[in-house]
Formats: sequence, C-alpha cells, structure tokens
Amino acid sequence: MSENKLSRDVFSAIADPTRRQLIHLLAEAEELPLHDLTVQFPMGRTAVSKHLTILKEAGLVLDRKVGRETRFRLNASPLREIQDWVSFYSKYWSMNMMRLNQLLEEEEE
Amino acid sequence: MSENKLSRDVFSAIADPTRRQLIHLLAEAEELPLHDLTVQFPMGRTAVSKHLTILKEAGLVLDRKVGRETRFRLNASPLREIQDWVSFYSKYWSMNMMRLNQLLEEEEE
DNA sequence: ATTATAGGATACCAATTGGTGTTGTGTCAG
DNA sequence: CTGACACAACACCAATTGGTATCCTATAAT
Repeated sequence: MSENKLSRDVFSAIADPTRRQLIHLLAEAEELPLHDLTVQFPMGRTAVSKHLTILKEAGLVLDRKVGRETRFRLNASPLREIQDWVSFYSKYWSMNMMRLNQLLEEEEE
Repeated sequence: MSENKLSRDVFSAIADPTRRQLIHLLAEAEELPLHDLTVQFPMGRTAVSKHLTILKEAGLVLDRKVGRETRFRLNASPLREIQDWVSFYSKYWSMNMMRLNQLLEEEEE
C-alpha cells in the first residue's frame, strides 16, 4: 500500500552536502521536526523540505505527523547499496598502494 | 602550472550512472582511450568526454596522451572518502534500528 | 475566539547538468 | 601528400536542481 511514487537513486540523494548533513543530524537525534532541522541551515524551510522529500524518495528518511509537526527520522539501510558499491573498489586503491610500495622499494635499491 | 582547475566533490562525481559505469570499465581494463569507452555508451563522444572531465576533477581518473589518443585510467583512492562516510552509518541499519522504526510505525496507527 | 506556529502546495527564478552538433588540430596509414 | 582518425574546444539547448517568496490549512497557546 505504501508504494514509493518516485524511486530516487541513492547515489544522487547523497550527492548534496545539505542532504548529507540532514542524514547526520537525523542519525544523532533519532527524530526531528522540520523546524528543528531548518534552523541548522542557512536556507529557508521550503528548501530543507525539498531536500527531505528527495531523501524520502530514496528511502533514506521516514516521516510521521505528530500534531501540527512532521517528524523525520533516518532509515539508513539504503546506504548499504553505497557500501556494496564502494567496497568493490577497495581492492583497487590497495592495489595502488602495493604498486607505490613496489616503486619505493625499487628506488631504495 | 600546478593549477588544479576545480576540485569536484567525489559524492557528486559518482552520482551519475554513466560515470559509475565508466569507473567500472576503467577498473577492469587498466587503461582505455576515449574511443573505446565511447562505443560502450548510447551517447556521443563529447558527452563521454565531459563525464571523464568531471571524474578527473574529482581525482578519480587520470589521463595521458599516447600519440593521437588520450588514455584514461582509474585512480580509486578518492573513493575512500565515500567508504569512510558510509561506514559511519553501518551501525544505523542494524536490526535494532529496524525494530525501532517498526514500533514508531505502529504508534502512528 | 484570536493569534502564533508548523508546514504543505505553488509559482517562479538562476545556475547547473547532460546532452547535441560543429570546427579545428595533431597523428597515423596508404 | 592526402585522407581518415582521435580528440579537444566551443557554442548551443532542454531539463533538472537548489533556492526564493507567497498563500493556505491545521494545530497549539493564551
């Protein structure tokens, strides 16, 4: 029933520094209304709300209405896709390290 | 002339699926000229070249001229920043968090 | 009941993004 | 020498992004 109308790419969702900061705030604070989030940024409420919508579309944020406020909380599990993607390349930067070490060893001799 | 044109955010560099595929191709192939990369995409040479420029600005790709062709290769180490960032949140997608979200959802009803 | 607050919904705007085609230049093959 | 090739450098364009200001409704406080 709760179908996501527009599924957003997680990679593009975390591309914006404001959205990464939102993720950080929500990770620390468990649950926050829009107002409390807005005051931490040098931009208006509408802009923050748009960023939260994008995070929601990527499944990174959930919200619930409590009285007159909408409280947002983090759902970090979509970030697993990022970790899976990036960990594939970890062997490539350790490979670079091995090459560098090789070059340094050759230089020493 | 040690001018680094504009240091690009690694997060935004990997936000585009075309650029992620370029990273993948370069990871597998060690070194590739622009032409060999272009034929793998449904777009023109100029578009692929622009994506490679963005990857270069993020430090993810290096290039060298060999004769009349420019060969590109991967430099994966900037991806470490991504891994550092995402690994911080791994604790948030644990089973306990999922249960908390579930409890909050039930409270809503 | 009145007023202040939280935030959804729009309309609007400038800058950026992701693509195109064209032109020019250096390089390799006949 | 003459083409064909690889690519950079532009100019250009539509769609998207990241922000604004404004209006409206629902809720809370007095």
